[in-house]
Amino acid sequence: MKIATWNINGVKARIENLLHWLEEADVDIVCLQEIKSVDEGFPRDRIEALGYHVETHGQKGFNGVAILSKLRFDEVHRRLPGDEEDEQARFVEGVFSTNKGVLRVVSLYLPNGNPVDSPKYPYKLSWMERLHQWTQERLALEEPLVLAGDYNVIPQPQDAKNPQAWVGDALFLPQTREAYRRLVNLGLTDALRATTQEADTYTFWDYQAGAWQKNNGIRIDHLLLSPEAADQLRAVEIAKHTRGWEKPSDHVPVIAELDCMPA
DNA sequence: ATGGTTGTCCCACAA
Repeated sequence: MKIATWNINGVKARIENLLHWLEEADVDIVCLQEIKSVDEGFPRDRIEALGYHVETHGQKGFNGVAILSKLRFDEVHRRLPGDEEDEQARFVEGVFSTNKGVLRVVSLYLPNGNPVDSPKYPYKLSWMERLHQWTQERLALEEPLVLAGDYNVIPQPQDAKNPQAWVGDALFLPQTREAYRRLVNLGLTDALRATTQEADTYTFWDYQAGAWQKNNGIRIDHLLLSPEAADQLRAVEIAKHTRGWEKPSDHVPVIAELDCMPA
């Protein structure tokens, strides 16, 4: 079973790229972020025609997440608990049945947090605290759980081509990295780092200043696995070639292969 | 140091 995460930066602008990639990649579950669409505007028909079930949590103009799955959804949950006032669409959870039992998958879009002297940074940190709380509760279930998404966190210097350029940025501040480590230290496995120590495993290249041409990338899209999911981890791949396509997203898909099959 | 780009939507804002 292949599970992917991809920040597509606008589903309407990226629909042709998305469909093309779905056809070539043969993934079972796809977590999308920054769909930038309300639920009614999501181009579900063309995706369903490829054999996917579609669940979205959208909002107008910004943010928005979705899960596309060849498996039927047994359950869907929207919104990260912990703040009733939070209107931003950044979290959707699906539950599936596999030949090895239940599988939980989350598509999350963690707040960017810049500029750091604005309310956006405390919002990011409090969102991370809520995610920590939620994850702690879910881990108690001792189920295969995949937390997939755009974390807007550069975990370590080796996750950036030019780490010094990110000092002081909300994606790389010590407090950000500490909150991310605290989450991982609950017992999660970073799927990519569990399978490779290679350099240049970036998932995002800015549109500006020729970042792609210079390979000036960062790794901010992650698949974090519960112990039960990590037991099933076979391989991880970054679909870097999609960044070279016409009208690319600034992020590329990251795909983890687990040792289970649709039930 | 600054500016460089893209998507959404109506004018900047977010990234």
